[in-house]
Amino acid sequence: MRRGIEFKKKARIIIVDDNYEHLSGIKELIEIESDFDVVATATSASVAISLIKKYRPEIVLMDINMPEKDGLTAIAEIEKLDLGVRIIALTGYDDPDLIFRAMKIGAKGYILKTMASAQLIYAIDEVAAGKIYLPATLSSRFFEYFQQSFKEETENTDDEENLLNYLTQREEEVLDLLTQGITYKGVAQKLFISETTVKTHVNNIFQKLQVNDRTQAVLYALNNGFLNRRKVKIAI
Amino acid sequence: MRRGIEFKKKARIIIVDDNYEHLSGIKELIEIESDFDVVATATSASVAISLIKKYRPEIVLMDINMPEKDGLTAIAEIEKLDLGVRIIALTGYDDPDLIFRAMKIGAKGYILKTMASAQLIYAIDEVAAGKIYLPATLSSRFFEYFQQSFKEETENTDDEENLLNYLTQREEEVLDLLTQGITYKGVAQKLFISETTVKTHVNNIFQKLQVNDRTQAVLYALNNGFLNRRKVKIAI
DNA sequence: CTTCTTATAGACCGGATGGTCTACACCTTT
DNA sequence: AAAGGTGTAGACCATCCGGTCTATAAGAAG
Repeated sequence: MRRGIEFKKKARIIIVDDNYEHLSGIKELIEIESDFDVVATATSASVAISLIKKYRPEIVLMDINMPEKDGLTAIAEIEKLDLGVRIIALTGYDDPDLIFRAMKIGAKGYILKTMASAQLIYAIDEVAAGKIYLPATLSSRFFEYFQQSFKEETENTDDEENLLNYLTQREEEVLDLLTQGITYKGVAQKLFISETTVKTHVNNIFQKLQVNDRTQAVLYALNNGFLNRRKVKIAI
Repeated sequence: MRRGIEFKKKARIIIVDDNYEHLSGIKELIEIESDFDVVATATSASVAISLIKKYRPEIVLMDINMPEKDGLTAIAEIEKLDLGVRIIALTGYDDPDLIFRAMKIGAKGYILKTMASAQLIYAIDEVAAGKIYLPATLSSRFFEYFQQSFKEETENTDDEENLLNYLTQREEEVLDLLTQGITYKGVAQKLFISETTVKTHVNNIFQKLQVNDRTQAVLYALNNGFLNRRKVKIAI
């Protein structure tokens, strides 16, 4: 291990893998091929969490496929601790669902065990430098999954017949207020019109949306993309 | 342009950019540096859409920053046509929100105009080969944004105080039916209890959730993860 | 054994909500 | 000029909804 003119502090790493062979293999690799400091290793998620609290490493390499407590749950727990630990997920499979969930809960990188060792070192380097790193192939898989989720969502909403399209602008304003749980009186005041007028609008809305009451109207609106300019949902 | 033993068909490309200088620059670059076939160019989104319908290219390079109809809307429209066109977004800025939205609506790649020309060619290559391509730096930006969205979401839901936790099992059942827009009478029938009992439960629910009516209760439930085992939302 | 919680249920009341009908002013389209 | 759509508004009524109070039975917790 080189010394000397190195000023940037070596990132401390904890490695978690239930398979001891893999674990020591990775440890050796990192110690030989990089300047990172493996401060601890663990073969279970719960032990890992204690070690992380103790050592406060910059980086954690976390195997996802573990018995007992699985890696994803562990990542979520560690993230919730909010210790600034940057977690890189490790698995054998490039299952897009796994990748998606890992990145969703806050993993800063995701690499396959089958990838070249240089790839692993590079990933650690990038993540230690504050970036989020996904190899191009996994990134591609992630995005396919990601886009598919959105596609299914939008197919179910603005496709075919979205009754919301029949609403006039004023009716949309009224519905918007209804989706905030406001009463007739409140809506009347907000829009500077009489309560009766609001009722008229609301009745028209009900007819257009083919519902019987405000709750159903609100649900229809929410399920059919009424506020999707601001909030968008992903089905998972 | 090389010829000869090339058997794979050349991907046909349409380039869209309101700036004519850029447009011809890119066109020339592609014609000289790659084997792709620029079948058409357009300086506006609406013209582009007509051309796409006519030529059915494999790839579209779409500038995002355009007056009149902006690139994102254009991408959404083209995706809705479902012609199998693979769109690569082009901009000057690495705004994560733009990247997120572009990828969300189906862009298969995203590159900056400031990037090296080889990068562009590489991106087209990858996308033409069926992959989704984001340069590492943009990918990193995307994921930061993506994770932040989820973090805010979960912070607002299962964190701190989720009043839903105070509900009894029976109250949850009642609330579940309320979130389907069912009346007292309906709930009573479904649960085989009297209407009065339902009212009692509902009143208790209101108090626990600190709301005044069913609409607000439904909204609270929906916004605080009441059904989030099935659907998860991303704030955008 | 007593207390607390939960689920059940009735009574009563006022106000909110939904249904229907009518009416008028304004605008756009024909 | 006539017709249609939209936003406004009133009247009337039946019902639904929400608030409050009381009460009982079953089970859990102490």
